[in-house]
Formats: sequence, structure tokens, C-alpha cells
Amino acid sequence: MADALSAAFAAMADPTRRDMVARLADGDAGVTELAAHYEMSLQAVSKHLRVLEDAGLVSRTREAQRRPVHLEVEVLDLMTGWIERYRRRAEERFARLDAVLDELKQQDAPARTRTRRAGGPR
Amino acid sequence: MADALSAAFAAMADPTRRDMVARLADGDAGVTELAAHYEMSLQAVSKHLRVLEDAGLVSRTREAQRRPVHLEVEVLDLMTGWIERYRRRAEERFARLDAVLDELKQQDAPARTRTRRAGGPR
DNA sequence: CCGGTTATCAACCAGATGGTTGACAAGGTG
DNA sequence: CACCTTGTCAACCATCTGGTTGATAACCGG
Repeated sequence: MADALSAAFAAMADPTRRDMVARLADGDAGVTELAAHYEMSLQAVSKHLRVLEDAGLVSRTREAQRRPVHLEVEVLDLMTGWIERYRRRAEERFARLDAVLDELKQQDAPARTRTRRAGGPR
Repeated sequence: MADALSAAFAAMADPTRRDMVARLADGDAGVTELAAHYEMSLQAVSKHLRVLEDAGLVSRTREAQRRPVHLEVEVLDLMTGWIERYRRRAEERFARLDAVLDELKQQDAPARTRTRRAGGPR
């Protein structure tokens, strides 16, 4: 998997793991405590948590024999940061495109002097 | 896969597909045009685009024989929306926790009257 | 009409993923 | 100590994923 973003997105691609993240947002929880909400073995839940941990989305602070799972928000920020970056680029482009279209419309309406074969902009 | 979020996150979990999204943010592009940037067969690129399309991240507006690929930002918003929602919950919780700790510190310092066995708030 | 460009479909393959069961380690509590 | 709770490790299995190659479809230029 290598890069952090791939691991993070992959971790969030599973509904069970997203639900775990949602629950952990409201407070730390033990593995068994989490497992109570899902119809799968404790081992499966443990594996899901390992995936989240490897992605850096979660940490297990060992506290005596309890190993409460804790949500880490930094990687969440990494994801939204990436997405927002390119979302913004796309939107700036749309804005520019609209500007050009407006300009064309204004140039086109008054007079149509340039030789222009069938079908204007496309 | 079923739900939209799972498909979206899964689509973004691949570095090649994220790179495609990044490029498409700067403008629509054809399959071959995109494929030029990757060391893989055209078919593989086509499959990646299909994944993005199935996730709703991309659309193919058929325009004569050209089938330019176009980035759709709505699903990106869906993802950031989900993440930000729970990120906010976690942060509100941290804020509340800090408040409680501050309160405890102030109560604790002057006098320690309540019977309290080892390990206060869990 | 023939050939080139562009893109998809189909079959196949190796490796990752999500689940199972069984065994076991580590920490309190009777 | 014996035991129960909590959690992980290991092996196994079915399915999904990301890539390949080969064949085929759709469209345009000469």
C-alpha cells in the first residue's frame, strides 16, 4: 500500500470501519465494546481495527489490561485536505470557463465578422 | 459495494486513480490522453476510469467519437462532508473533556473530600 | 471501402481483503 | 492457583482488485 493516503482511503472504504470511526468520534472504546454492535466475530473486529491503526486513523493506548481505541483526526485532515485541494482547482477552472463563455457570447452577438465554419465553439 | 461512500473511498484508495482525479481537476481529457502518463495498458486505464465512473466521481459525456472524461465534484463533497462531520464531533468531545479536566483540577487542588478510588474518569 | 485511431469487452492470473474457526497470551478476581 | 475476560495470532477460504493479452466496436480521413 505504501502511501498514507491510499491506506487511509482504503480503510474508509469499508462500511463497518466507517461506523467504527463514527462511534469513536463520540469516545474511546474497547474492542469487545465495539464488537457488540456488529454481527461478526471478535477477531474480525480486531482485524478491522488493525487496518484503521495501520492507516493511522486510530491508536491503541494500552492502559493496564484495557486497550481502548482512540480516534486520531490528523489523517482525516490529510484526506479532506487532498480532496479540497483538487476540488478547488476544478472550481476555479469552471469559473474561468464561464468567464470565457461570457466573453465569447458578448463578442459573438454584436457582429460575426470572423470566418467561422458551421458550429461555433465546441 | 452498494453504498456510494464505500465506492467513493475505494475509488480514491488507488494512487493511479487519485492522480487521474488530480489531472481531471485541471480539465477534461480522453482515455488515451490520460493513459500517456501511466506505464500500463490502455485497458487498465479504461478499467480505472470505470471504477471512478461507477463511484460517480467522473462522467463520460459522449461527444461524437470523442469521449472526454469529466470530473464530478459532488461525490468529493459527499466524502469531505462525512469526514468533517465526525471530525467535528471528535473535536467537540475533546473540548468538553478539556473543560471537565480543568474543572477537576480546580476542585481537586483546594480539598479532596469525595471518596474516590484509584483512577477517576475513565 | 479500407485503414487508423480510440476505446471497450472478455478471459485469465496473482495478490489483497474480509470473513471464519481454533489456539493462545496477558491481566485482574474468586 | 484457577479461572474468566479481553484481545491477538495463525491458518484457511471465497471473493474482489489491478494488471495482462487478444478480439471487437465505432468513428473519421483518404
